[in-house]
Amino acid sequence: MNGETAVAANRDRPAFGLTTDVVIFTIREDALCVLLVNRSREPFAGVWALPGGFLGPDEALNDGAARVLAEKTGVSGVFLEQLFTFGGPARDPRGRVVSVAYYALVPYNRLDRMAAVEGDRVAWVAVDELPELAFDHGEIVRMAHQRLAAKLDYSTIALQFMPERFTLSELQSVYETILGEQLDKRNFRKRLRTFECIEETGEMFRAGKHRPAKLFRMKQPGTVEIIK
Amino acid sequence: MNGETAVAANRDRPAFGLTTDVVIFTIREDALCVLLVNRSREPFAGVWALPGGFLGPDEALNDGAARVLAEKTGVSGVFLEQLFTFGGPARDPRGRVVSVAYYALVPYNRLDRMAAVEGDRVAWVAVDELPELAFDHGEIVRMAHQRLAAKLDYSTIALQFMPERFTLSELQSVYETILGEQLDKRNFRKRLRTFECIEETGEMFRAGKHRPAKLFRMKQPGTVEIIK
DNA sequence: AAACTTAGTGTCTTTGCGACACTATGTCAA
DNA sequence: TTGACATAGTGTCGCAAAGACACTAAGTTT
Repeated sequence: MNGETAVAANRDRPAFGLTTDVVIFTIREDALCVLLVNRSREPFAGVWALPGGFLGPDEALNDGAARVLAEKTGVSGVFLEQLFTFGGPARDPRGRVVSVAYYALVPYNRLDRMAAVEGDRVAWVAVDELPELAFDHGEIVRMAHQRLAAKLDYSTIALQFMPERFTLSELQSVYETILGEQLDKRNFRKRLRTFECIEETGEMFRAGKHRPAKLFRMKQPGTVEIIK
Repeated sequence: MNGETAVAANRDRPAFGLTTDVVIFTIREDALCVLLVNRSREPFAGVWALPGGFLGPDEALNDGAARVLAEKTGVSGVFLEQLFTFGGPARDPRGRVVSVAYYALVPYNRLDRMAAVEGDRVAWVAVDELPELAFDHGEIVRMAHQRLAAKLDYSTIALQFMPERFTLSELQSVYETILGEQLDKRNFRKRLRTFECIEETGEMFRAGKHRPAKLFRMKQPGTVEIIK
Protein backbone atom coordinates (compact mmCIF):
# COMPACT_ATOMS: atom_id res chain seq x y z
CA MET A 1 0.00 0.00 0.00
CA ASN A 2 1.74 3.08 -1.24
CA GLY A 3 -0.88 5.80 -1.45
CA GLU A 4 -1.49 8.62 0.95
CA THR A 5 -4.41 8.36 3.28
CA ALA A 6 -6.00 11.24 5.12
CA VAL A 7 -6.25 9.26 8.32
CA ALA A 8 -4.27 6.31 9.55
CA ALA A 9 -6.19 3.13 8.90
CA ASN A 10 -6.04 0.09 11.13
CA ARG A 11 -8.31 -2.66 12.28
CA ASP A 12 -10.41 -0.34 14.40
CA ARG A 13 -10.46 2.46 11.89
CA PRO A 14 -10.85 1.09 8.40
CA ALA A 15 -10.48 3.52 5.53
CA PHE A 16 -13.15 4.16 2.94
CA GLY A 17 -13.31 5.59 -0.51
CA LEU A 18 -15.56 8.62 -0.50
CA THR A 19 -17.27 10.12 -3.50
CA THR A 20 -19.77 12.87 -4.08
CA ASP A 21 -22.36 12.15 -6.75
CA VAL A 22 -24.54 15.00 -7.89
CA VAL A 23 -28.02 14.88 -9.36
CA ILE A 24 -27.95 17.98 -11.56
CA PHE A 25 -31.48 19.01 -12.49
CA THR A 26 -32.60 21.44 -15.10
CA ILE A 27 -35.75 22.03 -17.09
CA ARG A 28 -35.61 21.66 -20.84
CA GLU A 29 -38.54 21.77 -23.18
CA ASP A 30 -41.02 21.20 -20.38
CA ALA A 31 -39.20 18.17 -19.04
CA LEU A 32 -37.30 17.76 -15.79
CA CYS A 33 -33.88 16.50 -16.83
CA VAL A 34 -30.78 15.23 -15.08
CA LEU A 35 -27.24 15.23 -16.36
CA LEU A 36 -25.83 11.77 -16.97
CA VAL A 37 -22.34 10.63 -17.86
CA ASN A 38 -21.54 7.58 -19.91
CA ARG A 39 -18.85 5.70 -18.05
CA SER A 40 -15.69 5.10 -20.01
CA ARG A 41 -14.10 2.75 -17.51
CA GLU A 42 -14.98 -0.31 -15.51
CA PRO A 43 -16.97 -0.91 -13.48
CA PHE A 44 -20.10 -0.27 -15.51
CA ALA A 45 -18.17 0.84 -18.61
CA GLY A 46 -20.64 2.10 -21.21
CA VAL A 47 -23.41 2.49 -18.67
CA TRP A 48 -24.95 5.84 -17.78
CA ALA A 49 -24.21 7.19 -14.33
CA LEU A 50 -24.43 10.34 -12.28
CA PRO A 51 -21.53 12.74 -12.46
CA GLY A 52 -19.38 12.26 -9.42
CA GLY A 53 -15.88 12.00 -8.18
CA PHE A 54 -13.67 11.08 -5.30
CA LEU A 55 -13.39 13.66 -2.59
CA GLY A 56 -10.06 15.40 -2.24
CA PRO A 57 -8.09 14.86 0.97
CA ASP A 58 -8.70 18.41 2.17
CA GLU A 59 -11.95 19.08 0.41
CA ALA A 60 -15.23 19.74 2.21
CA LEU A 61 -18.19 17.67 1.07
CA ASN A 62 -19.96 20.71 -0.32
CA ASP A 63 -16.86 21.75 -2.19
CA GLY A 64 -16.48 18.32 -3.72
CA ALA A 65 -20.04 18.42 -4.98
CA ALA A 66 -19.59 21.97 -6.28
CA ARG A 67 -16.45 20.88 -8.09
CA VAL A 68 -18.25 17.99 -9.79
CA LEU A 69 -21.00 20.38 -10.79
CA ALA A 70 -18.56 22.91 -12.21
CA GLU A 71 -16.52 20.27 -14.05
CA LYS A 72 -19.54 18.96 -15.90
CA THR A 73 -21.54 22.10 -16.47
CA GLY A 74 -19.24 25.07 -15.94
CA VAL A 75 -21.89 26.39 -13.60
CA SER A 76 -21.35 27.56 -10.04
CA GLY A 77 -23.27 29.54 -7.47
CA VAL A 78 -26.49 27.63 -7.99
CA PHE A 79 -28.62 25.76 -5.47
CA LEU A 80 -26.74 22.73 -4.17
CA GLU A 81 -27.87 20.67 -1.20
CA GLN A 82 -26.87 17.42 0.42
CA LEU A 83 -29.38 14.69 -0.29
CA PHE A 84 -28.40 11.44 1.41
CA THR A 85 -25.41 9.20 1.96
CA PHE A 86 -25.33 5.81 0.32
CA GLY A 87 -22.95 3.29 1.75
CA GLY A 88 -24.06 -0.27 1.23
CA PRO A 89 -21.08 -2.63 1.40
CA ALA A 90 -21.76 -4.02 -2.07
CA ARG A 91 -22.71 -0.88 -3.95
CA ASP A 92 -19.35 -0.59 -5.70
CA PRO A 93 -17.64 -3.74 -7.00
CA ARG A 94 -14.20 -2.12 -6.62
CA GLY A 95 -14.47 -2.17 -2.86
CA ARG A 96 -15.92 -0.11 -0.12
CA VAL A 97 -16.97 3.25 -1.51
CA VAL A 98 -19.40 5.52 0.26
CA SER A 99 -21.17 8.19 -1.74
CA VAL A 100 -22.49 11.44 -0.33
CA ALA A 101 -25.18 12.40 -2.82
CA TYR A 102 -26.08 16.01 -3.59
CA TYR A 103 -28.62 17.57 -5.86
CA ALA A 104 -28.31 20.84 -7.75
CA LEU A 105 -30.75 23.02 -9.67
CA VAL A 106 -29.52 24.84 -12.75
CA PRO A 107 -31.60 27.56 -14.45
CA TYR A 108 -32.32 26.57 -18.01
CA ASN A 109 -30.74 29.68 -19.47
CA ARG A 110 -27.35 28.84 -18.03
CA LEU A 111 -26.82 25.87 -20.29
CA ASP A 112 -26.07 27.76 -23.49
CA ARG A 113 -22.47 26.70 -23.68
CA MET A 114 -23.35 23.17 -22.56
CA ALA A 115 -23.92 22.02 -26.14
CA ALA A 116 -20.18 22.33 -26.66
CA VAL A 117 -19.43 20.11 -23.68
CA GLU A 118 -22.01 17.57 -24.66
CA GLY A 119 -20.87 14.64 -26.69
CA ASP A 120 -21.52 10.96 -26.56
CA ARG A 121 -20.31 10.93 -22.99
CA VAL A 122 -22.64 13.47 -21.39
CA ALA A 123 -26.36 13.94 -21.87
CA TRP A 124 -29.41 15.53 -20.36
CA VAL A 125 -32.08 12.91 -19.86
CA ALA A 126 -35.69 13.39 -18.77
CA VAL A 127 -36.24 11.83 -15.36
CA ASP A 128 -39.21 9.82 -16.61
CA GLU A 129 -37.14 8.34 -19.42
CA LEU A 130 -34.11 7.23 -17.48
CA PRO A 131 -32.10 4.28 -18.73
CA GLU A 132 -30.68 1.74 -16.31
CA LEU A 133 -28.03 3.51 -14.29
CA ALA A 134 -24.76 2.29 -12.83
CA PHE A 135 -24.34 1.48 -9.14
CA ASP A 136 -27.38 2.59 -7.11
CA HIS A 137 -27.69 5.82 -9.06
CA GLY A 138 -31.24 5.08 -10.12
CA GLU A 139 -32.29 5.10 -6.51
CA ILE A 140 -30.39 8.33 -5.92
CA VAL A 141 -32.21 10.08 -8.76
CA ARG A 142 -35.57 8.85 -7.49
CA MET A 143 -34.86 10.16 -4.02
CA ALA A 144 -33.68 13.50 -5.38
CA HIS A 145 -36.79 13.90 -7.50
CA GLN A 146 -38.99 13.06 -4.54
CA ARG A 147 -37.18 15.58 -2.34
CA LEU A 148 -37.47 18.26 -4.99
CA ALA A 149 -41.20 17.68 -5.46
CA ALA A 150 -41.74 17.74 -1.69
CA LYS A 151 -39.90 21.02 -1.39
CA LEU A 152 -42.18 22.67 -3.92
CA ASP A 153 -44.94 22.45 -1.34
CA TYR A 154 -43.19 24.21 1.48
CA SER A 155 -40.43 26.35 0.01
CA THR A 156 -39.62 28.67 -2.87
CA ILE A 157 -37.13 26.23 -4.33
CA ALA A 158 -38.69 26.29 -7.80
CA LEU A 159 -37.39 29.81 -8.30
CA GLN A 160 -33.90 28.35 -8.44
CA PHE A 161 -34.72 27.09 -11.92
CA MET A 162 -35.62 30.55 -13.18
CA PRO A 163 -33.39 33.02 -15.01
CA GLU A 164 -33.04 36.51 -13.62
CA ARG A 165 -36.27 37.65 -15.22
CA PHE A 166 -39.19 35.42 -15.98
CA THR A 167 -42.94 35.42 -16.52
CA LEU A 168 -45.50 33.88 -14.23
CA SER A 169 -46.53 31.43 -16.92
CA GLU A 170 -42.97 30.20 -17.20
CA LEU A 171 -42.80 29.72 -13.46
CA GLN A 172 -46.09 27.86 -13.42
CA SER A 173 -44.79 25.60 -16.14
CA VAL A 174 -41.80 24.72 -13.96
CA TYR A 175 -44.10 23.68 -11.13
CA GLU A 176 -46.24 21.62 -13.48
CA THR A 177 -43.23 19.89 -14.96
CA ILE A 178 -41.79 18.86 -11.61
CA LEU A 179 -45.09 17.81 -10.09
CA GLY A 180 -46.31 16.13 -13.25
CA GLU A 181 -49.74 17.71 -13.06
CA GLN A 182 -51.57 20.78 -14.33
CA LEU A 183 -52.21 23.68 -11.98
CA ASP A 184 -54.93 26.30 -11.97
CA LYS A 185 -53.58 29.64 -13.16
CA ARG A 186 -55.52 31.83 -10.76
CA ASN A 187 -54.90 29.68 -7.69
CA PHE A 188 -51.24 29.45 -8.57
CA ARG A 189 -50.86 33.21 -8.78
CA LYS A 190 -52.91 33.79 -5.65
CA ARG A 191 -50.63 31.50 -3.69
CA LEU A 192 -47.49 33.03 -5.15
CA ARG A 193 -48.66 36.44 -3.96
CA THR A 194 -48.76 35.21 -0.36
CA PHE A 195 -45.08 34.20 -0.57
CA GLU A 196 -44.05 37.79 -1.28
CA CYS A 197 -40.83 36.55 -2.79
CA ILE A 198 -41.01 38.02 -6.30
CA GLU A 199 -41.69 41.48 -7.70
CA GLU A 200 -42.48 43.07 -11.05
CA THR A 201 -39.58 44.48 -13.03
CA GLY A 202 -41.80 46.85 -15.00
CA GLU A 203 -40.61 45.23 -18.22
CA MET A 204 -42.68 43.16 -20.58
CA PHE A 205 -41.82 40.00 -22.45
CA ARG A 206 -43.05 39.67 -26.01
CA ALA A 207 -43.22 36.28 -27.62
CA GLY A 208 -45.46 35.05 -30.39
CA LYS A 209 -48.62 36.64 -31.59
CA HIS A 210 -50.33 37.40 -28.34
CA ARG A 211 -50.46 39.67 -25.35
CA PRO A 212 -47.04 40.36 -23.76
CA ALA A 213 -46.39 39.14 -20.22
CA LYS A 214 -45.01 41.05 -17.27
CA LEU A 215 -41.48 40.09 -16.27
CA PHE A 216 -40.76 39.34 -12.63
CA ARG A 217 -37.60 38.84 -10.60
CA MET A 218 -36.82 37.30 -7.22
CA LYS A 219 -36.60 39.77 -4.38
CA GLN A 220 -33.69 37.84 -2.88
CA PRO A 221 -32.01 35.79 -5.59
CA GLY A 222 -30.13 32.77 -4.38
CA THR A 223 -32.16 32.28 -1.22
CA VAL A 224 -34.77 29.58 -0.70
CA GLU A 225 -37.46 30.44 1.81
CA ILE A 226 -39.53 28.01 3.81
CA ILE A 227 -43.23 28.63 3.45
CA LYS A 228 -45.78 28.62 6.28
CA MET B 1 0.80 1.59 7.04
CA ASN B 2 -0.05 -1.88 8.21
CA GLY B 3 -3.81 -1.90 8.55
CA GLU B 4 -6.40 -3.21 6.16
CA THR B 5 -8.26 -0.76 4.03
CA ALA B 6 -11.55 -1.48 2.36
CA VAL B 7 -10.48 0.18 -0.87
CA ALA B 8 -7.08 0.82 -2.32
CA ALA B 9 -6.05 4.38 -1.60
CA ASN B 10 -3.94 6.46 -3.94
CA ARG B 11 -3.64 10.06 -4.98
CA ASP B 12 -6.91 10.00 -6.92
CA ARG B 13 -8.76 8.01 -4.32
CA PRO B 14 -7.81 9.11 -0.84
CA ALA B 15 -9.12 7.08 2.05
CA PHE B 16 -11.24 8.47 4.82
CA GLY B 17 -12.14 7.50 8.33
CA LEU B 18 -15.86 6.99 8.54
CA THR B 19 -17.92 7.11 11.70
CA THR B 20 -21.59 6.97 12.53
CA ASP B 21 -22.67 9.27 15.34
CA VAL B 22 -26.16 8.83 16.73
CA VAL B 23 -28.39 11.38 18.40
CA ILE B 24 -30.39 9.14 20.71
CA PHE B 25 -33.51 10.92 21.90
CA THR B 26 -35.82 9.98 24.69
CA ILE B 27 -38.30 11.80 26.88
CA ARG B 28 -37.66 11.88 30.61
CA GLU B 29 -39.57 13.88 33.13
CA ASP B 30 -41.12 16.10 30.51
CA ALA B 31 -37.79 16.93 28.91
CA LEU B 32 -36.41 15.91 25.54
CA CYS B 33 -33.07 14.30 26.31
CA VAL B 34 -30.13 13.02 24.31
CA LEU B 35 -27.59 10.44 25.35
CA LEU B 36 -24.07 11.81 25.75
CA VAL B 37 -20.78 10.07 26.36
CA ASN B 38 -17.91 11.59 28.25
CA ARG B 39 -14.83 11.01 26.14
CA SER B 40 -12.08 9.11 27.87
CA ARG B 41 -9.45 9.66 25.20
CA GLU B 42 -8.03 12.47 23.16
CA PRO B 43 -9.13 14.34 21.23
CA PHE B 44 -11.61 16.11 23.48
CA ALA B 45 -10.85 13.89 26.50
CA GLY B 46 -13.26 14.73 29.30
CA VAL B 47 -15.64 16.50 26.96
CA TRP B 48 -19.19 15.30 26.29
CA ALA B 49 -19.89 13.90 22.85
CA LEU B 50 -22.44 11.90 20.93
CA PRO B 51 -22.12 8.14 21.01
CA GLY B 52 -20.49 6.99 17.81
CA GLY B 53 -17.98 4.69 16.35
CA PHE B 54 -15.99 3.81 13.29
CA LEU B 55 -17.83 1.89 10.65
CA GLY B 56 -16.79 -1.70 10.12
CA PRO B 57 -15.27 -2.65 6.77
CA ASP B 58 -18.31 -4.66 5.72
CA GLU B 59 -20.91 -2.84 7.73
CA ALA B 60 -23.80 -0.91 6.18
CA LEU B 61 -24.29 2.63 7.44
CA ASN B 62 -27.60 1.75 9.06
CA ASP B 63 -26.05 -1.24 10.75
CA GLY B 64 -23.24 0.83 12.15
CA ALA B 65 -25.70 3.28 13.63
CA ALA B 66 -27.82 0.46 15.03
CA ARG B 67 -24.73 -1.08 16.58
CA VAL B 68 -23.79 2.18 18.29
CA LEU B 69 -27.33 2.49 19.57
CA ALA B 70 -27.35 -1.07 20.91
CA GLU B 71 -23.91 -0.74 22.52
CA LYS B 72 -24.92 2.31 24.51
CA THR B 73 -28.53 1.55 25.34
CA GLY B 74 -29.08 -2.15 24.79
CA VAL B 75 -32.04 -1.13 22.67
CA SER B 76 -32.77 -2.25 19.12
CA GLY B 77 -35.69 -2.20 16.78
CA VAL B 78 -36.54 1.43 17.43
CA PHE B 79 -36.87 4.31 15.00
CA LEU B 80 -33.50 5.11 13.45
CA GLU B 81 -33.01 7.42 10.48
CA GLN B 82 -30.11 9.00 8.67
CA LEU B 83 -29.84 12.70 9.45
CA PHE B 84 -26.95 14.29 7.59
CA THR B 85 -23.30 13.73 6.78
CA PHE B 86 -20.70 16.00 8.30
CA GLY B 87 -17.34 16.07 6.64
CA GLY B 88 -15.53 19.34 7.13
CA PRO B 89 -11.78 18.85 6.69
CA ALA B 90 -11.02 20.22 10.16
CA ARG B 91 -13.80 18.65 12.20
CA ASP B 92 -11.55 15.99 13.72
CA PRO B 93 -8.01 16.93 14.78
CA ARG B 94 -6.83 13.35 14.23
CA GLY B 95 -7.22 13.65 10.50
CA ARG B 96 -9.89 13.35 7.93
CA VAL B 97 -12.94 11.73 9.48
CA VAL B 98 -16.37 11.94 7.94
CA SER B 99 -19.38 11.29 10.15
CA VAL B 100 -22.72 10.02 8.94
CA ALA B 101 -25.11 11.21 11.63
CA TYR B 102 -28.26 9.33 12.57
CA TYR B 103 -30.98 10.00 15.06
CA ALA B 104 -32.95 7.47 17.06
CA LEU B 105 -36.08 7.65 19.21
CA VAL B 106 -36.29 5.44 22.28
CA PRO B 107 -39.54 4.99 24.23
CA TYR B 108 -39.04 6.15 27.76
CA ASN B 109 -40.06 2.82 29.26
CA ARG B 110 -37.22 0.97 27.55
CA LEU B 111 -34.57 2.65 29.63
CA ASP B 112 -35.15 0.72 32.84
CA ARG B 113 -31.86 -1.13 32.74
CA MET B 114 -30.08 1.98 31.56
CA ALA B 115 -29.42 3.12 35.11
CA ALA B 116 -26.99 0.23 35.41
CA VAL B 117 -25.10 1.33 32.32
CA GLU B 118 -25.05 4.93 33.39
CA GLY B 119 -22.02 6.09 35.25
CA ASP B 120 -19.80 9.07 34.97
CA ARG B 121 -19.22 8.29 31.35
CA VAL B 122 -22.78 8.24 30.01
CA ALA B 123 -25.66 10.58 30.74
CA TRP B 124 -29.02 11.70 29.50
CA VAL B 125 -29.04 15.46 29.08
CA ALA B 126 -31.96 17.73 28.23
CA VAL B 127 -31.49 19.29 24.81
CA ASP B 128 -32.01 22.77 26.17
CA GLU B 129 -29.31 22.28 28.80
CA LEU B 130 -26.56 20.91 26.62
CA PRO B 131 -22.97 21.50 27.63
CA GLU B 132 -20.33 22.30 25.03
CA LEU B 133 -19.91 19.21 22.92
CA ALA B 134 -16.86 17.75 21.21
CA PHE B 135 -16.26 18.10 17.47
CA ASP B 136 -19.30 19.55 15.71
CA HIS B 137 -21.70 17.47 17.77
CA GLY B 138 -23.55 20.52 19.04
CA GLU B 139 -24.56 21.33 15.51
CA ILE B 140 -25.60 17.74 14.90
CA VAL B 141 -27.91 17.75 17.91
CA ARG B 142 -29.47 21.04 16.81
CA MET B 143 -30.15 19.70 13.37
CA ALA B 144 -31.63 16.49 14.76
CA HIS B 145 -33.93 18.39 17.10
CA GLN B 146 -35.08 20.61 14.26
CA ARG B 147 -35.78 17.60 12.05
CA LEU B 148 -37.70 15.88 14.81
CA ALA B 149 -39.84 18.94 15.49
CA ALA B 150 -40.55 19.37 11.79
CA LYS B 151 -41.65 15.76 11.48
CA LEU B 152 -44.22 16.18 14.22
CA ASP B 153 -46.17 18.36 11.82
CA TYR B 154 -46.45 15.91 8.98
CA SER B 155 -45.94 12.43 10.36
CA THR B 156 -46.81 10.18 13.28
CA ILE B 157 -43.21 10.07 14.45
CA ALA B 158 -44.08 11.10 18.02
CA LEU B 159 -45.65 7.69 18.60
CA GLN B 160 -42.17 6.21 18.45
CA PHE B 161 -41.57 7.63 21.92
CA MET B 162 -44.56 5.83 23.39
CA PRO B 163 -44.63 2.49 25.18
CA GLU B 164 -46.99 -0.19 23.93
CA ARG B 165 -49.93 1.29 25.81
CA PHE B 166 -50.32 4.94 26.66
CA THR B 167 -52.88 7.61 27.45
CA LEU B 168 -53.76 10.55 25.26
CA SER B 169 -52.51 12.96 27.89
CA GLU B 170 -49.12 11.27 27.86
CA LEU B 171 -48.97 11.54 24.10
CA GLN B 172 -49.94 15.19 24.19
CA SER B 173 -47.21 15.81 26.72
CA VAL B 174 -44.67 14.33 24.30
CA TYR B 175 -45.75 16.74 21.59
CA GLU B 176 -45.58 19.66 23.97
CA THR B 177 -42.13 18.70 25.18
CA ILE B 178 -40.66 18.45 21.71
CA LEU B 179 -42.33 21.56 20.36
CA GLY B 180 -41.75 23.57 23.50
CA GLU B 181 -45.30 24.92 23.59
CA GLN B 182 -48.65 24.05 25.11
CA LEU B 183 -51.36 22.51 22.95
CA ASP B 184 -55.13 22.63 23.26
CA LYS B 185 -56.46 19.32 24.51
CA ARG B 186 -59.59 19.19 22.38
CA ASN B 187 -57.91 20.30 19.16
CA PHE B 188 -55.07 17.85 19.78
CA ARG B 189 -57.46 14.92 20.14
CA LYS B 190 -59.56 16.00 17.20
CA ARG B 191 -56.49 16.03 14.97
CA LEU B 192 -55.28 12.68 16.31
CA ARG B 193 -58.61 11.15 15.35
CA THR B 194 -58.10 12.12 11.72
CA PHE B 195 -54.79 10.22 11.62
CA GLU B 196 -56.55 6.96 12.45
CA CYS B 197 -53.29 5.51 13.67
CA ILE B 198 -54.20 4.55 17.25
CA GLU B 199 -57.02 2.61 18.86
CA GLU B 200 -58.45 2.01 22.32
CA THR B 201 -57.28 -1.07 24.17
CA GLY B 202 -60.33 -1.13 26.41
CA GLU B 203 -58.11 -0.93 29.45
CA MET B 204 -57.89 1.98 31.86
CA PHE B 205 -54.90 3.54 33.50
CA ARG B 206 -55.23 4.59 37.15
CA ALA B 207 -52.78 7.08 38.57
CA GLY B 208 -53.25 9.51 41.41
CA LYS B 209 -56.49 10.67 42.91
CA HIS B 210 -58.49 11.38 39.81
CA ARG B 211 -60.44 9.90 36.97
CA PRO B 212 -58.67 7.00 35.18
CA ALA B 213 -57.64 7.43 31.55
CA LYS B 214 -58.26 5.16 28.60
CA LEU B 215 -55.21 3.29 27.33
CA PHE B 216 -54.45 3.37 23.60
CA ARG B 217 -52.07 1.50 21.35
CA MET B 218 -50.69 2.06 17.84
CA LYS B 219 -52.51 0.21 15.12
CA GLN B 220 -49.23 -0.50 13.34
CA PRO B 221 -46.39 -0.30 15.83
CA GLY B 222 -43.02 0.50 14.36
CA THR B 223 -44.33 2.35 11.33
CA VAL B 224 -44.25 6.10 10.86
CA GLU B 225 -46.94 7.45 8.57
CA ILE B 226 -46.77 10.65 6.58
CA ILE B 227 -49.77 12.87 7.20
CA LYS B 228 -51.71 14.72 4.52
C1' DA C 1 -70.12 14.70 51.39
C1' DA C 2 -67.29 18.22 49.85
C1' DA C 3 -62.94 19.42 47.81
C1' DC C 4 -59.62 18.18 44.61
C1' DT C 5 -57.45 16.38 40.30
C1' DT C 6 -57.20 14.84 35.81
C1' DA C 7 -60.16 12.75 31.77
C1' DG C 8 -63.08 13.61 28.30
C1' DT C 9 -66.17 16.06 25.04
C1' DG C 10 -68.51 19.95 20.82
C1' DT C 11 -69.38 24.40 18.66
C1' DC C 12 -68.34 28.41 16.37
C1' DT C 13 -65.30 31.31 13.79
C1' DT C 14 -61.64 32.00 10.87
C1' DT C 15 -58.62 30.75 7.28
C1' DG C 16 -56.56 28.38 3.50
C1' DC C 17 -57.52 25.73 -0.76
C1' DG C 18 -59.81 24.28 -4.80
C1' DA C 19 -63.17 24.86 -8.49
C1' DC C 20 -64.48 27.86 -11.86
C1' DA C 21 -65.00 31.88 -16.75
C1' DC C 22 -64.37 35.99 -18.66
C1' DT C 23 -61.84 40.23 -20.33
C1' DA C 24 -57.29 42.33 -22.04
C1' DT C 25 -53.75 42.94 -25.33
C1' DG C 26 -50.92 41.77 -28.55
C1' DT C 27 -49.99 39.45 -33.65
C1' DC C 28 -51.31 37.89 -38.09
C1' DA C 29 -53.95 37.14 -42.16
C1' DA C 30 -57.61 38.12 -45.19
C1' DT D 1 -59.11 47.66 -40.92
C1' DT D 2 -61.03 44.18 -39.07
C1' DG D 3 -61.71 39.75 -37.52
C1' DA D 4 -59.48 35.52 -35.88
C1' DC D 5 -56.24 33.81 -32.83
C1' DA D 6 -53.17 33.07 -28.72
C1' DT D 7 -51.67 33.85 -24.35
C1' DA D 8 -51.95 37.27 -20.14
C1' DG D 9 -54.37 38.56 -16.41
C1' DT D 10 -58.07 38.82 -12.85
C1' DG D 11 -62.16 37.50 -8.37
C1' DT D 12 -65.83 34.81 -6.09
C1' DC D 13 -67.85 31.19 -3.81
C1' DG D 14 -67.96 26.89 -1.19
C1' DC D 15 -65.73 23.65 1.72
C1' DA D 16 -62.69 21.69 4.85
C1' DA D 17 -59.10 22.18 8.21
C1' DA D 18 -57.41 24.73 12.28
C1' DG D 19 -57.84 27.50 16.28
C1' DA D 20 -60.35 29.60 20.27
C1' DC D 21 -63.04 28.37 23.92
C1' DA D 22 -65.74 25.89 29.01
C1' DC D 23 -68.04 22.55 31.12
C1' DT D 24 -69.12 17.73 32.83
C1' DA D 25 -67.26 12.96 34.33
C1' DA D 26 -65.05 9.93 37.39
C1' DG D 27 -62.03 8.87 40.35
C1' DT D 28 -59.28 9.96 45.35
C1' DT D 29 -58.65 12.19 49.76
C1' DT D 30 -60.02 14.48 53.97
